[in-house]
Amino acid sequence: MANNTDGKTKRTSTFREKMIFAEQYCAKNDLQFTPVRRKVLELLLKSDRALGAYELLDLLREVGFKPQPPVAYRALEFLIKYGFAHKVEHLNAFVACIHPGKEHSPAFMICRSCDSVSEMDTLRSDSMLAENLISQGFKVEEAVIEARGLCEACADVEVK
Amino acid sequence: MANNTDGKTKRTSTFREKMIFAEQYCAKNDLQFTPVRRKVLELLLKSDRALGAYELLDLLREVGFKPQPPVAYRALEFLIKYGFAHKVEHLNAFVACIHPGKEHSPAFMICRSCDSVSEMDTLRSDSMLAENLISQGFKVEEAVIEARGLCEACADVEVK
DNA sequence: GAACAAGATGTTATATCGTAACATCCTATA
DNA sequence: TATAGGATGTTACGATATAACATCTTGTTC
Repeated sequence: MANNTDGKTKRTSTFREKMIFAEQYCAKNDLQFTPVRRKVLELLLKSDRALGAYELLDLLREVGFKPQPPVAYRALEFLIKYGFAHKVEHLNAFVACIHPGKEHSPAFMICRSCDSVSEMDTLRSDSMLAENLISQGFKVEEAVIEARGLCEACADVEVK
Repeated sequence: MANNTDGKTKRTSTFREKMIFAEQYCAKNDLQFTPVRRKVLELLLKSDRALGAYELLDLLREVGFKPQPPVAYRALEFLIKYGFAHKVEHLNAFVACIHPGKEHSPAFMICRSCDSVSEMDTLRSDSMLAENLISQGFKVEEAVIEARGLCEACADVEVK
């Protein structure tokens, strides 16, 4: 997530603000922001790692739900469909979206040291990528970029 | 693959040339280009779709191998490690690499209509992406780009 | 307010993808 | 010929994901 606790990264919006946004967005668009969906989004927002579906199932059980796998997958499907979350294909895991509501193709930076996953602003690279692919005759509808490497904090530590 | 049968795409190198390249590369680097590894690469090169591991297992059985899952995964691991193949994360499936030997981060164009997977030349987008991420404090070591959309042939057909 | 439709959830079972662990074999080298 | 490394064979299982069908809830229509 963009909000780390180290204070280095730019403030975007708080957990609370994001939940309220989701709430209002659903109300406005006649979508049901049900307890499971809400809880899954909460869990994703509170995590700085991507969470697997079965990990989410465990966390849901800890707070009183008794869900089978399809429950988690359905909640995730909803959150992804409406832009509140993304799947990180490389990890088979899920993260909350940093700017829901906006149409965009996500790009992730996955730190190989601390496993943190941050979503970057892709508007710029989106257009570069699309331009490049179009020039090769391919019409891009959706693109996923997943970069592995070192986040700023871990790169600092690893300097010898 | 870059070589489609429609003749529209630019010629790079033939199936035969690619197999010979792999052969020679392995010889030069003391790598064992064993029958399973060779056959898996052949199957990937001959397919214009990405192939799943279990699909490869079936194909191997058709030509006389009697492999269990680890056999396919090991062959794929080898091919990926030395740059002869890539995994398409979005599909949990595998493709042959269009320019093995060169260090590069792959970018794929996955056609939602005909399921073809082509690898694009990423040198340009690679550097753009890395530059962009570095500016956000992330040190990219490896990046995967997977675009979904319509390939040239299918886009032509779909025009209304 | 009864009937119905649509969306959400509950539940079972199973499909699909991937790997740990250990046995065996093969080949090069000392 | 001992042995060491890499490759393969094999069993068993772990991890990820979904099909299919039952139930429930809520809003709408007559």
